[in-house]
Amino acid sequence: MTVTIYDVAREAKVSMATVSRVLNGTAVVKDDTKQRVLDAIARLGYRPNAVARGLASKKTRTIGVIVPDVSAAFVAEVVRGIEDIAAMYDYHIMLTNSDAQVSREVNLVGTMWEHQVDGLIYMTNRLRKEHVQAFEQAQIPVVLCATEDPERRIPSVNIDNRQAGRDAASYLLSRGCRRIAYVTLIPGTSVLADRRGIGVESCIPDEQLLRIELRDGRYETALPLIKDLLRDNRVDGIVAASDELGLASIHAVQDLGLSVPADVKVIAFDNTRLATMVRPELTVIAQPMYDFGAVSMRLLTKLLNEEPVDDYTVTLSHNVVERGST
Amino acid sequence: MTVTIYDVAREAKVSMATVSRVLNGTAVVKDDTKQRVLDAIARLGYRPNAVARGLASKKTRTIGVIVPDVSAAFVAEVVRGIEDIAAMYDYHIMLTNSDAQVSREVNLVGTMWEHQVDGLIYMTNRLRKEHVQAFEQAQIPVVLCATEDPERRIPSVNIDNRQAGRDAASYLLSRGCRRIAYVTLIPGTSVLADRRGIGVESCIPDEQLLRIELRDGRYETALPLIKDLLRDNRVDGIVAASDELGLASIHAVQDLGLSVPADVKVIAFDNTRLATMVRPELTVIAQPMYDFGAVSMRLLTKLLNEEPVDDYTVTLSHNVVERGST
DNA sequence: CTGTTAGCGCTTTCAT
DNA sequence: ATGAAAGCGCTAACAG
Repeated sequence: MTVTIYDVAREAKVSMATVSRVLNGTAVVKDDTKQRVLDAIARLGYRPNAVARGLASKKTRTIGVIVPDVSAAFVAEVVRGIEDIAAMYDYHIMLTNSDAQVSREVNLVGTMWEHQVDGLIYMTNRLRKEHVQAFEQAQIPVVLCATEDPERRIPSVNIDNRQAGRDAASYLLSRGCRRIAYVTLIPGTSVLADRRGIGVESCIPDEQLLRIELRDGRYETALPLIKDLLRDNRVDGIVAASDELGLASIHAVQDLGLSVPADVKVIAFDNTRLATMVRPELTVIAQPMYDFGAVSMRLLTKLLNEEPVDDYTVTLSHNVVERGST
Repeated sequence: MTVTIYDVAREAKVSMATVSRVLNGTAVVKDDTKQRVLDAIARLGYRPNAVARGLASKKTRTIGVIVPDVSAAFVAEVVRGIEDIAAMYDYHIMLTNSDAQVSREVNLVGTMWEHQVDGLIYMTNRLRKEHVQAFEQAQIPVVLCATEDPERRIPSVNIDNRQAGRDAASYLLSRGCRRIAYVTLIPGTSVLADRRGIGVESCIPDEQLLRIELRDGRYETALPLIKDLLRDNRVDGIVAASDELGLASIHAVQDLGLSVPADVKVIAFDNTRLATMVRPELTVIAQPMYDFGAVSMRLLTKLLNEEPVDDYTVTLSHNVVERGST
């Protein structure tokens, strides 16, 4: 029925060890025996059983990917980056959504360990000690992807969010804005947004800054709330924590009978595809989403191969992309 | 170091067989021995090795998911549906992107088989005999998700795309449109789009229909092309094969100095989040994206458990969601 | 350069 | 209701 390495060995008149050797290149095999094995493999249509291989070698060549929600544009793009590089290095990814629930996130580390993943790429809004504990217990190499670890205990790939916040704020300032709103999630929800907030605040005097803190970052729920707050608090500039919030901000402004960018300028974070599909197009602090994934995965391969690593905390660069909304 | 089932057995003073039994519930175990085992498991922090389990039982509880590109909104939403239901049934998913390349798609079936996935969920633009062959060879249960199999050989979950095309066309007709463009991908690229095209054509007389066939469905590339064609061919209604193309159509119309929906009405397929985040909001033929994934996965679990299945070709319902663009 | 032999950690008969 | 033992298909010493 299923053809095993043993069948190949018999067919090629060698031992299974030799077959294993040509399969893995773990030792030199004489050219013509190698050819015999290759022929046998082709003839039988043999494909090695990765599970057996995993059990024997204790390496599964699969890496676990834990994200809050693949259906979010930002996350999906990151996952694409991860998978591309994984494929390049002959790894497979096991994907799970955590919905940012700590208990689920911690559990997932456990199941990933049960599945003997070689490594883990982890994305969460707020890293807690429970997470770090789970990583340590599982003894799996982990790379944090687009998530802040204030104590830098875990290898990670990120941008400098504080600086990004500063860049957004000073961009608006340089465009003449004097009364600026920072549209974000309520503090504690996303460490990234919080960090950026710190950056924003460091550039804008308190009396010129209006914080609009949302419980929920979705366009639909954000739009009316932003509109209400903007009605009572006139601003001439908005920094939004995501493209979606940026868009909600633009529409809120427009609904109030004002114009973007003439009356109010809007800059947002992320630069998902959404940013260029709306009018006016969104000026953004562009995040290297694909690279978050790609670089994380690459870093993980280095960890797994024990290749030298210059920096366990890699900081990717972000940049302002100027478009119609400012 | 790593604690195995054997350690648990010793700790609980039973055989590994018994531990296995309480773990899997494959046989009745006396209450107090069961408790002893449970205690031992807790004390040692034992977690079963899924790889070993997979080798012994020939069931990995992981299912392969092959999609063109997770970073596409439509696909990401489907994947979310798959993963949710998979988690519910205690399956894990191994995700890969094929970029719709047939050779890669076929290869992936092979690697999935190497990894001994219990089943496969497959999404592709055009199912070819190479695919079907690969499925048969691999002997893995497969569910096609949001992809057409004209011959219905493979279990699948889809909507009635032909009818959806008709619905879109007749919707515009009923709104008084008399000169309609169908903005789609060049035939052969996506069987789904082609099928819908058939539906559209069946409702609209040739002389009233303008086909705009694009090599590439991305907003950026589509917009200028649509604009050019619309300049020379005035229409009063547009059916677009995706939200993104719908949005490109709206902007093309607006760029020509016309108004949506006053001068031109636009209806699109999909209903991704994009549809409600733009102005005017997109009227759409809504696709049950999440359910494509969820139902596919559920169907697959039935196949795997050999549960009775009423219909191997499940057709989900679509519906018109009327918004500002018409 | 190649073969022999133990396992890897579990499930699953087959006994008892 | 429980235990003993034989694999699952492969890798990895260890010999030679």
